Amino acid sequence: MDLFVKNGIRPTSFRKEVLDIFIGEEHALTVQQIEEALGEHDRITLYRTLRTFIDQSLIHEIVMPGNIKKYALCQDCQVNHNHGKHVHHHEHIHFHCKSCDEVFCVDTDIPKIQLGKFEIASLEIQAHGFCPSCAAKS
Amino acid sequence: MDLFVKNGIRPTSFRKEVLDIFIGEEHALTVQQIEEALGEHDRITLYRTLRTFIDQSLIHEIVMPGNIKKYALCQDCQVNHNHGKHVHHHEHIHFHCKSCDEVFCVDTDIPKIQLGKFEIASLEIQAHGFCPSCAAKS
DNA sequence: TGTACTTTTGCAACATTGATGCAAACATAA
DNA sequence: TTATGTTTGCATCAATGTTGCAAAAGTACA
Repeated sequence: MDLFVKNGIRPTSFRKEVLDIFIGEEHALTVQQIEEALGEHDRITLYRTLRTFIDQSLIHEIVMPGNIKKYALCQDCQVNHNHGKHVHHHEHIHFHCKSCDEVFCVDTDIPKIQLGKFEIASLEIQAHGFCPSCAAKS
Repeated sequence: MDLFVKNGIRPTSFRKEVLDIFIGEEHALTVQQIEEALGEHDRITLYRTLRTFIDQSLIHEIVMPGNIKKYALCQDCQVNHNHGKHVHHHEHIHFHCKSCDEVFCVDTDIPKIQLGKFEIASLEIQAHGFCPSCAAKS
């Protein structure tokens, strides 16, 4: 995995296993889901692996109201993997479907927001609603 | 407290104590901060009180990246308390100051966001940066 | 005011999530 | 292949939050 090399992370077998779970998964994952996807494994090592991936910007953490915490590949990593070329990190929002409970990273243009004397350095936008597939079903 | 009566919550002395902490506090509070502001108290009861307040829309929970969870009075409650008249619940964003680490509820016009086939029901917007007072210091 | 009924509290116990220290196993570079 | 630094797995611990239950407090009504 050149993703590892590129980010200066040692490509151990455990890390490959975890990364493979993220690749080929279009939604954000909870720790539980990752644990289920792995076979036998050490809980602590997984936490440390996720932390390493986050520190190296391989994945990002999404915190939603109601104690929901999910992890997803960072966009440019995904693109790198799929097409082997580098793109800029787009702004994206996190969309949570109230029906299927999945979280999607959706690329979009984020409108500028002004807050008077508050100096905005970064924005995190979460949307709640119904994803295309659930919206079509209802 | 007519806030309690209005929301169908029994005005027990513990609940009054907790509510009083929120009133007259302009920032969102962590559970820790609330616990420090209270004297001797039961941890479990506090959790249940916060849950009740949230369920009755007296306060709302703000979840920030990095496991930071804070609670703040809902805007219309605050206004009710201050001026005794009802106003509509404005859209507001949660502003987190990277310097003083406080979270502010800031009223603002939220621009419409379109996400193709994703049906947005509600938005939660968090901004990170520097609050007016910290920005002035630097 | 006194009584019956419902809600809330406080305690004990437990579950989940996550961090730290340390020795053994592993990866890398020479 | 060896020396070095990193990662893993285990034991232990800490923070945060939940549940069940009996006692206390609040509410409604005669």
